[in-house]
Amino acid sequence: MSADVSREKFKASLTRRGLRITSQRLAIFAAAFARKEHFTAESLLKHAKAIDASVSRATVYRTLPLMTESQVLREVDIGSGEKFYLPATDMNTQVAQVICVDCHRIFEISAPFMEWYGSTVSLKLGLKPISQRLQVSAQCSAFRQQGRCPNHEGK
Amino acid sequence: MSADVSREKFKASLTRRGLRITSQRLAIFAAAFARKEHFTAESLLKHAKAIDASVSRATVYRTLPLMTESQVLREVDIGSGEKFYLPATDMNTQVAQVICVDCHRIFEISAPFMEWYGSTVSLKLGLKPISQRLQVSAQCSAFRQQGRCPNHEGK
DNA sequence: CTGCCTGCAAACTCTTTGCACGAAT
DNA sequence: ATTCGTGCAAAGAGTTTGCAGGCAG
Repeated sequence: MSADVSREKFKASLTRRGLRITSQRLAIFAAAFARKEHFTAESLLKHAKAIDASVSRATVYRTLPLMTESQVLREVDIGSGEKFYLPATDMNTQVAQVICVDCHRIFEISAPFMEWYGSTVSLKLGLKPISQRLQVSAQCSAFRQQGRCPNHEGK
Repeated sequence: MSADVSREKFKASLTRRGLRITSQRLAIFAAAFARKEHFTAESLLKHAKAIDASVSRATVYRTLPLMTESQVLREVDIGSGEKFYLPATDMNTQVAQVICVDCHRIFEISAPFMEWYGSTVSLKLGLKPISQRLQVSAQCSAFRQQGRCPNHEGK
């Protein structure tokens, strides 16, 4: 799903809900889709401010749920205190995360069986599955041995 | 793994690390193993205080990592702000959680394939897997229809 | 008497919210 | 006008930490 398609999707979602398309919301959207890796609310604020200086922290936090609800952003909680986000694509609904404990990067991996598994097990409990997430913590052997992670390039 | 075995494991771990076996630490341990469901730091504090009134919040928060590191407790983060804990057993290292969004209960389910999957995918990235977790959010159809969850009995 | 442990309270991090002003319809 | 959106600053939740005193070895 391209950024353009997502932007239209986001706008449509706002309109449908009677919300307004403001410059701040568009700046936050643009900042989010310019990121190449998972990002936090705080880093999103920084980048959004570079696009539109009037963007405030409060608006970022208020806009993030709007974007996840309209399915243009996906929220990833790795249990580290702060939440991460990344642009949603058609391809990454059934994904798991591999989190490198050394370089803290988050890798998205395809996990096609996940949905089936979640459904199977939920139904056994009489529950209706909504979503599932698989997260793998892993360490970088190269980093441990050489003090340098080949995947590492900041975050 | 029985509570007695775990208690010895916990004590041995403390001793091995040159830490002391104090009444507060034992009270926190006892409170944790008396719980029947997942518990939070705050509820653990309450129960530990009932056993030993001198237990403070700080000590609970300082003891929880000691217990998870010595493998007598397992930490479960469902991305809800606060962390949950439960006694570790031999059987629940390869488990997933099904979280009911209606009654907020957490069900532990066996997921034997998980370890294999985590390994496979980590190794593909050149990483060494440490742990994996699968979490399924689900809703209770009964609750939605009858306003009452058959699984519900407080938390 | 040295070093681990403790409770207390303050600090901290991330996120949410009340408020009054401003902008869009 | 009315409703929605905003920034600011304060509040909030959960957790961590500095400190001075206490207790074990």
